[in-house]
Amino acid sequence: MKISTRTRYGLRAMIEIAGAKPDSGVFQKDIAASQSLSVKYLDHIIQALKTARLISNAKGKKSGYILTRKPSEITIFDIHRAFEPGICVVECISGNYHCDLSEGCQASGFWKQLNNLIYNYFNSITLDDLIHGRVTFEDESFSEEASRQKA
Amino acid sequence: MKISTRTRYGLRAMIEIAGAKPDSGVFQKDIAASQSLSVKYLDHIIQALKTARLISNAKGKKSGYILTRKPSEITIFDIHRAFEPGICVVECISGNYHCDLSEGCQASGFWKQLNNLIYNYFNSITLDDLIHGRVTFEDESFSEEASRQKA
DNA sequence: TTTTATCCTACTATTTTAATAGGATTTATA
DNA sequence: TATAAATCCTATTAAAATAGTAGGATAAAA
Repeated sequence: MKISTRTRYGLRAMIEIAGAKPDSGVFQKDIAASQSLSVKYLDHIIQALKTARLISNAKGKKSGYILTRKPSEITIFDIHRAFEPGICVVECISGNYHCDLSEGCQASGFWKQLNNLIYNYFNSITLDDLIHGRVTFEDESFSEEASRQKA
Repeated sequence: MKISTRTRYGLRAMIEIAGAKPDSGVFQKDIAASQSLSVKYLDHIIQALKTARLISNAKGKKSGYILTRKPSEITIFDIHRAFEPGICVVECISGNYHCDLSEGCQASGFWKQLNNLIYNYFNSITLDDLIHGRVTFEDESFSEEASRQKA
C-alpha cells in the first residue's frame, strides 16, 4: 500500500507550478532544485503531467510550465491518473478480471469499498485545497498506531 | 497502491477458518485446496497469522486452526498487521522520518488524511462483518472509472 | 550559431514481492 | 514403537515493479 514516488513528486511539482506567479512559467531545473531531484529524473515526471494535459508550456528556450486549468479544477485523482492507470487496490476487482473464487468471495466487497473510498477522497480534493492549506492533519498520535514502519 | 497478495490470501484464509464448524479446526491443506495455493506457500501465510496470534492450533498430527477470538473481535486492521508493519501510504509521514522539505510541504496533510482514512476503515470492519455479508459493493460503474488497469 | 530548455527513448540498477524447496519437529494412530 | 500426517522453520530462487541514469534530438531565444 505505497503511493509511488513518481506520484508523490508529481503532486509536489504540481503544487510548485500552481504556486508560481501567474504570468511566469516554472522551469524543470527550478523544480528539480527545490525538490533535490536530478533534472533528468524530474523530466519523466513533468512529461507524464504534460501527457495528461495538466500542464503546458511554450517550446524552445523560454519554456516553463503553467497549469492548463485553475487549481480548483484539478483534483488529486487527475494528478494520480497521470502516473497510474487508475486506483485498484487488488487486481481481482478490476473490470475484466475473472476469478474462479469470486462467486462466493466474501472479501471482494471489502476491497471494492476500499477502492471506492480512496477514489472518492482523491476526487474530492483539489490542488487549490492543498495550496491554501485546507488539507491538514494535526493529531500526532495517528502515526504511532497505524503507520509504523520497518526499521 | 496495491494490497499484497499475502494480505489478500491471509484475509481469505481467516474467512475460511471463521466459517468452519466451531468445534473442528481447519487444515492448511484444505485452505490451500480451496484457494488453489500450494500448501508450502500457504504455510507462510498461516504462520504469519499465527505469529500475530489471530489463530491457534494443537501440535502434531491432529492440528487444524481455529480463531483465538470471536470474528466480531477481529478487525481487518488486525489481519493486515499480520503481514505489514502498519499502514503507511508514503514513507515521509511515518514517525521517525525526517524530510528537509517537510517544513513547507503542502502535500503531507493530504497523505496523512489518506492514511487515516484507510486506517479507520480497516479498523471499523470486522471479520464478522465479512462472513455475514455486511460489506458489499453493488454499483458496477465504479470499476470503469477508477480501477482501470494495464492491459 | 550558440545556448538553454524540453522532448523522447532506451537502459540499468535496485528493491520488493511471490513462490519454491528441504528438512525438522510434534503427535495421533496403526 | 514405527510411521504417517501435519505444522514449523529457514533459506533460496524467480519474477515483477519501481527508481533512477544516460544520451542525444529538437525547438527557439539571444
